[in-house]
Amino acid sequence: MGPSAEELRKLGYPATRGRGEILRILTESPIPLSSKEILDRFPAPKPDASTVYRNLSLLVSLGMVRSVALHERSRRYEAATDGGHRHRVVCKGCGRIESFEPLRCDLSRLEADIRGTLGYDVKDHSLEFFGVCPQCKGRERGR
Amino acid sequence: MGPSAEELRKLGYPATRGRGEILRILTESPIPLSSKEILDRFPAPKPDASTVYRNLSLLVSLGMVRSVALHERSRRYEAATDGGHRHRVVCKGCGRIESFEPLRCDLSRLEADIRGTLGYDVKDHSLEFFGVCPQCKGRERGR
DNA sequence: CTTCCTGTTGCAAAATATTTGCAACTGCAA
DNA sequence: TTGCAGTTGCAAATATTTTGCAACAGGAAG
Repeated sequence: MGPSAEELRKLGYPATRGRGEILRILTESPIPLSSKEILDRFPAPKPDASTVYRNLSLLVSLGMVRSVALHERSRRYEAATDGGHRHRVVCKGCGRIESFEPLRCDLSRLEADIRGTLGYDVKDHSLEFFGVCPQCKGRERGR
Repeated sequence: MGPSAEELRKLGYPATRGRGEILRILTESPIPLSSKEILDRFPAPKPDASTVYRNLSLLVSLGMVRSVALHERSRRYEAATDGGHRHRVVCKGCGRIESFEPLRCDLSRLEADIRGTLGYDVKDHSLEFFGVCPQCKGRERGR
């Protein structure tokens, strides 16, 4: 399941309304959101943008939220669900983003290589695909 | 090999000094660089930052340069070498970045899944690992 | 060689994204 | 109630990237 305000409290951090909402908003979203999108979905009264940034970086440092780097100007964030492991496809045509859970994602061999050759303790990875979505394929043909 | 000014000319775009330098700088760098780092490595006279950005986006749109999204504030860029396919490891402790060419990188099954279930034509992917480098591991133990 | 045209550059300014300082405020503990 | 630690809003500072515009460079045409 997604991370909860509960969990925050257990870690000794006040579970303020803002933090709870961020977790809820991210948990409910099928794709990673930018800080602006998070703010847009906040029920009134909306907090200040700086508060959202501060809370996002707290949540990221606690591992409850992950930042996702797509090839955009701003960063995106997603709830760090326990077992679940998500990847994204981004359409080069329209920028649409979709997430999916791979049937099997076995990068353990690669991670072992890295550990062996470079000596890194790999904790996490991020895998994104870029391509053309069905709609944009149609549009391309039309040209 | 890395992309050349030559290639640009063939595509009908003037191969200006700035463009040549960007390609050279990126080709020579073992890791992706931010626009600021590219500018720092420019021999005098240095072009304006906006020129670098404009040329980077031209080169990206021609497929000669790829933008790389790590979890940072700014984007990075790398030369799009023909066959070569590189991945990166980023140290969560010190931010160090290293690149490597995987012995085998077989994501074709995943790409086929995506094509099948979501209908995307996958053109490219981006895979980054995050972990702790040997130096930082030592430092951690020390604490 | 000069003229014209297209596309590139530098410079200044705008737009966007993110971070920081600080004072006011909140909730809990003494 | 008082005090404290941590959080928030607000304003301002930074950093990054984009844009408008006039000057400029290089090749094609005359």
